[in-house]
Amino acid sequence: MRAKSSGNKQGPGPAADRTFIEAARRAQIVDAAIEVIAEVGYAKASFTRIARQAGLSSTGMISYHFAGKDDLMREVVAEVMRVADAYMRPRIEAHATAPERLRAHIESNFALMNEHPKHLPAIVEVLTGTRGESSSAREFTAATDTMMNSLVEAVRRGQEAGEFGEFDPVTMVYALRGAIDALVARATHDPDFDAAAHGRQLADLFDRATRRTP
Amino acid sequence: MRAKSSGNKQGPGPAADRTFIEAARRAQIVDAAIEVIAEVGYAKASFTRIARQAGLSSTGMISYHFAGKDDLMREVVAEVMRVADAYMRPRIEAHATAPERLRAHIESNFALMNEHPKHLPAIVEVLTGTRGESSSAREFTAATDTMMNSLVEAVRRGQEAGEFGEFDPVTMVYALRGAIDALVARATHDPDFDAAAHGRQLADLFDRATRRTP
DNA sequence: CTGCTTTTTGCTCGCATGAGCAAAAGGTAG
DNA sequence: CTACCTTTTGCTCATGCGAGCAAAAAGCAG
Repeated sequence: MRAKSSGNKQGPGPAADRTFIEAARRAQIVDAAIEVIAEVGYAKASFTRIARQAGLSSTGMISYHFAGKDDLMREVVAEVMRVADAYMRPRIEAHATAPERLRAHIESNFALMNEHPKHLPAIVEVLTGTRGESSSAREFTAATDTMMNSLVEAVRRGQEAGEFGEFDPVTMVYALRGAIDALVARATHDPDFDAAAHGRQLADLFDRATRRTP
Repeated sequence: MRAKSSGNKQGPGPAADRTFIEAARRAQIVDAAIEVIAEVGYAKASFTRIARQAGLSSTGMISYHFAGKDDLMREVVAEVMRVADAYMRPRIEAHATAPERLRAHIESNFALMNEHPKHLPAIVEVLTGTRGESSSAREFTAATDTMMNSLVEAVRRGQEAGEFGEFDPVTMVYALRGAIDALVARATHDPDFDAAAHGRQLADLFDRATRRTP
């Protein structure tokens, strides 16, 4: 293993010392990985399949550009998170009240499914498939937790401002997360799944569930 | 391969011609499998781990009593389903109105988690880990679907009887399924998870979400 | 030479198989 | 009933085979 490759290892570092071509390769492989994971699931997403999807001759390429499967998965999660955040955040922050933001969160999540149909299935697969094993998994499990926590906090603030009714924010957020994931899973193997419609339905559902009782 | 063993193959058959010892062994192995799957996830639930959990000296034992991993997983799912049905059905059917039954469905599901903490995590793992591959998976994916469909039908009837408000039953049922699964997942790695409390919270949440708007 | 790519090789792990062994069940003859 | 033999049943162990990951070796371009 060459010295530079060890520079690729461990995501937390800067890792900015990358060639253009190397960055392009990594992006190409990550995209292929997302595709494969979404299609066949995390368990069956082998280097061989990913290489084939990326149009590479063999798995050596992946081993060269990534420190290992962990490194690749970390990149996959980071990429999906990055895209999702870029897409959803402005759409959420465009609204002022907590209920509107909650709705925007849900609907933009489903709208994102139209833009990048493979992203959400892939990340769900990786997160459920790794189970907190493998250094990287612990890392982005923590990332997911903070994301959930911030959502919980947002809901709690909405409650304190009297914009929501009375309920346990933690249960609510987990339920929401699970509901979205379940519909994402359904969308993967149902070709004519109307994401926008289901997004609206789910937003309505959680709107009713969180409304202040008059 | 002995003649009897081929009788073990393929679940759909009667397969009632089993010795006491054989039935006991299968049950023992299935229990161990449930335990292991719930603890380390489907992907890492190898014969080796299951054998160790069951106190067996080697994996050959498992291969002897089951036609393959498929056969074992089928049995795992069947066992969990059987227990869950026996537990939940009477608690649901004890109520008359659709909203009460929906609540009973949710709360009895969480109550079941106290009785058999490993069962629900295990089945979720198997169902998400197999992804419709492997003859058996398709089989109990179908079983799950019919279960979901019957729930959808129950909700639809409740709507027609004016006991629920207006919403898409399919979205609602998937959301509910996902919400339960998400909380099951959380319960697995959170030692002091109050299943009853979360069950009540979730039941409240879906009660508000499905109520007829006055 | 250096950076990048492809080919080749090594190693691990999980599942399945089949031979072989021990014990129980069953059958038969004295 | 008992002693012996045969068949069935339950289990262990060694081995094969395939898949997947990783890294080294070899080829190639700038």
